[in-house]
Amino acid sequence: MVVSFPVMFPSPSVAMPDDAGAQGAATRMRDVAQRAGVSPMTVSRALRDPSKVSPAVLRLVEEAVRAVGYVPNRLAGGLSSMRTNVVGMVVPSLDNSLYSPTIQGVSAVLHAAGYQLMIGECGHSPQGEEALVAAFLAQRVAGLMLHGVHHTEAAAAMLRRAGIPVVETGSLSAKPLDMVVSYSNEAAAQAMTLHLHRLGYRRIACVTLPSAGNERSRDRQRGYRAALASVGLEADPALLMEMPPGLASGAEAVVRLLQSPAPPDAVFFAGDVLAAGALFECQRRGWAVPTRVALAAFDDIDILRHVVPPVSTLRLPRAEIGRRGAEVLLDRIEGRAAGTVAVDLGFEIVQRGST
Amino acid sequence: MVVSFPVMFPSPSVAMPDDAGAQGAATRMRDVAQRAGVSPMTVSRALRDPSKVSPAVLRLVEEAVRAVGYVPNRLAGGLSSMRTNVVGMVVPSLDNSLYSPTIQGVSAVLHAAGYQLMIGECGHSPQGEEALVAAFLAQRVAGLMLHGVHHTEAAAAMLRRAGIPVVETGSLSAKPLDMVVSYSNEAAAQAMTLHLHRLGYRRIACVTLPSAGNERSRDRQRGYRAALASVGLEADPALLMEMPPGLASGAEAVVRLLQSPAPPDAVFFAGDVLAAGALFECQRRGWAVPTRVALAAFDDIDILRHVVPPVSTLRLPRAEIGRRGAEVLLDRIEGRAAGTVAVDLGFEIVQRGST
DNA sequence: TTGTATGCGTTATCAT
DNA sequence: ATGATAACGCATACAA
Repeated sequence: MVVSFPVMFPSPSVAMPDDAGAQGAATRMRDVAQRAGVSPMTVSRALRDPSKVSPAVLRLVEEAVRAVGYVPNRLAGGLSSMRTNVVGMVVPSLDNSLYSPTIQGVSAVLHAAGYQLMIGECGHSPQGEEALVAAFLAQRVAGLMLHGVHHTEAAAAMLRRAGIPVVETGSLSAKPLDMVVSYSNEAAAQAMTLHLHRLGYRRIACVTLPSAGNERSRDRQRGYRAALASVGLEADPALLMEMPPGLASGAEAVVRLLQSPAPPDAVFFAGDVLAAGALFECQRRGWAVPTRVALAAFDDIDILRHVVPPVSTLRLPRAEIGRRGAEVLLDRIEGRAAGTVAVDLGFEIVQRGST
Repeated sequence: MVVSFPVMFPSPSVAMPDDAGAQGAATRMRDVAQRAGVSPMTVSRALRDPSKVSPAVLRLVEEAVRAVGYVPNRLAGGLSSMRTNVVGMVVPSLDNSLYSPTIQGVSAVLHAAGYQLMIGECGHSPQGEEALVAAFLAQRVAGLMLHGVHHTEAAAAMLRRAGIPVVETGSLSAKPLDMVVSYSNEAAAQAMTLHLHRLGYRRIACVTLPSAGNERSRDRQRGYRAALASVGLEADPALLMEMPPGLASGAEAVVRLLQSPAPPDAVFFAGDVLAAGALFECQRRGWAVPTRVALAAFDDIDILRHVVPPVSTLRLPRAEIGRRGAEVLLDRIEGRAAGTVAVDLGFEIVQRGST
């Protein structure tokens, strides 16, 4: 049942008070300079490096800035200095809370260093990424964070020509554009599969997101297969599924697997919130977890710790990837480091009641 | 149990190939013009409004652009034209998935219109917001989206002087800075409380986030109290709690309420994921929902639909707020509309098994 | 420590 | 339809 309370009242157009306040006329450095009785150059110095002007002048300038309500123009500053304090970030999706911790980590580090974050959503498409890269380069961003590791040739060429530092965070890429900060999707999937085997499960299914155009899904499938091979288990194709993201997909997957002729005794959901969806479905159907089927997940999202039973999962350093990524990016932007870097931040297995 | 696989290998510094590719030298409009055999002004026109140049010249320019790998410089363009295609957005938090739909809505609309999104996290602090507003104004953003509705005097003054359009989305503010697109927190809380009363519950508790410095929490408490008053129920202070965000808080709240001398028969969790945390705690303790206690939530987050039993909640137009907010902002930026506007997007009550 | 001249890459404006 | 010229507001490089 849905009860609606839609209300909409575009108010009568009330004009902005064009006369009230000092609206409009943006004050320039010159205005501050005149008021302080110094040259614009002195104002520029006072604002960017107070130690380069005399204390007396500094006070005058600060006062003038406040008096006229001066807000510097970074377009002009950036154009003149050929540097900006803006970093661009491209994420596959913004409605997916999976990327939130990484974005948050990036934002925190940038903010502390006085940089601004420009963000764009490319929808898992290399073409979308290319468009955003072009837009960000047009803004003359000082550096770029990319989640995807599969880029169009044009995007790669633009980035090469631009010569700005780039950090990729989606996975440990074989041939990175520049720098990489991530974890190994393959190693993580392999580790969880082996963990399930160590716990005694022998028919281990794996559900990933669609692998078409998704390197990470393929990496995880590879890790799953490698683990099975290493313990001498045969990889039954019926036990490897691909599903779109979402709780509903997880529910559907577990039903299909358990109602198949040879059901698994454990299911490793290697992506998104599939595992949570599967668990809720098991609750609805009264399928005991982990006795009838064990469930494992791929990401330490909050709910997995709180559901009944709590779900075993991999803990990936999502926020740390954002922080470290931003740090190495800033190191390069500010000339504290040269050359490329690859950082593997590893992962953890969190064993809980679902396995 | 936690099994760690930390691995880190900063690779040996591999210098960027400074000679490879056309690295470094950013091409300017002049280079394109020379190559195409026209003036820079013609290139500018061709790029921004192809209909203003002859088809033959357009082809020449497009070819030259591709040949030299030209990426326009929006710093210069913005400086010259006094306009940018960047919109700033200030959100209280980036790790909280609650704001994701709104951000996503804003991003989608801006992107479709050729605008870029600059985002900043103010941590629920008006001072943090002020700093971000200053930073965004320095970038000469074309418009601004703010979630908070409580601003510092300095921030308000800066915005007034800047004269750019501003949209507030946090709640329907009594005296908005400029434009507002939101829903009524008070009306929503009131509606859900009345809904619980209609279902027959008579001791209705309410748990909100801390109200200190949080207008929205206070609005919701006000709505809860108004509802009780309107049906002649007395507001027992022991039934109104404030808890920090998080699943754990919801769990703690429901335990404290149900173990109190006069426990409620329904609990309305008016914020964050408190309700989900409470439900999981009830599952752990074997407290039947809704017979022992009914649970209601304040936001239609995905898990509430999938848990057992699914949780009744309010459906707030979070994504729509982002989209409509960006639309009215763009209308003003691009001069399609003048004057301020207030839009109440309403809400819905979603009745499910938990009540 | 402070000031002067010049240029950053683009667009507005006016001219042709 | 196209071009010449002059800003836009600031920072670099040098001079005082």
